[in-house]
Amino acid sequence: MNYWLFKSEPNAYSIDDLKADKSTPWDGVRNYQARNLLRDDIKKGDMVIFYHSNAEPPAVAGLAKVIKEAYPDATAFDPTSKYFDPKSNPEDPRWYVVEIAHLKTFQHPIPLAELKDVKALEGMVLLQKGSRLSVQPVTEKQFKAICKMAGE
DNA sequence: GCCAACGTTGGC
DNA sequence: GCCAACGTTGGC
Repeated sequence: MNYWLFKSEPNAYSIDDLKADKSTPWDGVRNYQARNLLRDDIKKGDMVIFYHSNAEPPAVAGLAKVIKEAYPDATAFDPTSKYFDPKSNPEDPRWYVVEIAHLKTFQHPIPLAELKDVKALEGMVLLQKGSRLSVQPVTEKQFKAICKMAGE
């Protein structure tokens, strides 16, 4: 089993939205590095750390689980979607989604500033300077450290 | 709101 | 293929 971190702006889609929806296709990712992870590496049963970016404060908000592996991102084909990409089409899809299901909303979200102080999280992609990747790999050690911080 | 870091685009 | 210009991300 592998571990990942998905970023979302809570204004756009928060852990509460995921809880209400129970599960969701993770659509709208328009970055090739993230796309490759979604398409090739993220498997059913993998665990996902749900992170709130551009939030006050930015923080780990909870956990989700991958329930469905990659298939083409339909929002790229929809001219009315804000994620529409004319260069993608159903015969040759450029963008992919996986589906995730809500697992846990942390009682107390873990602020980014706290993550920075944790030795076990040294080297975490999220903490690297200038890191903007919205879908990123997390090690088992990092995942466990975060669960421990959350009291889970 | 600022701005550093990064990714993409497009002219050459 | 280079690289300047531009757009976006996301912490502060």
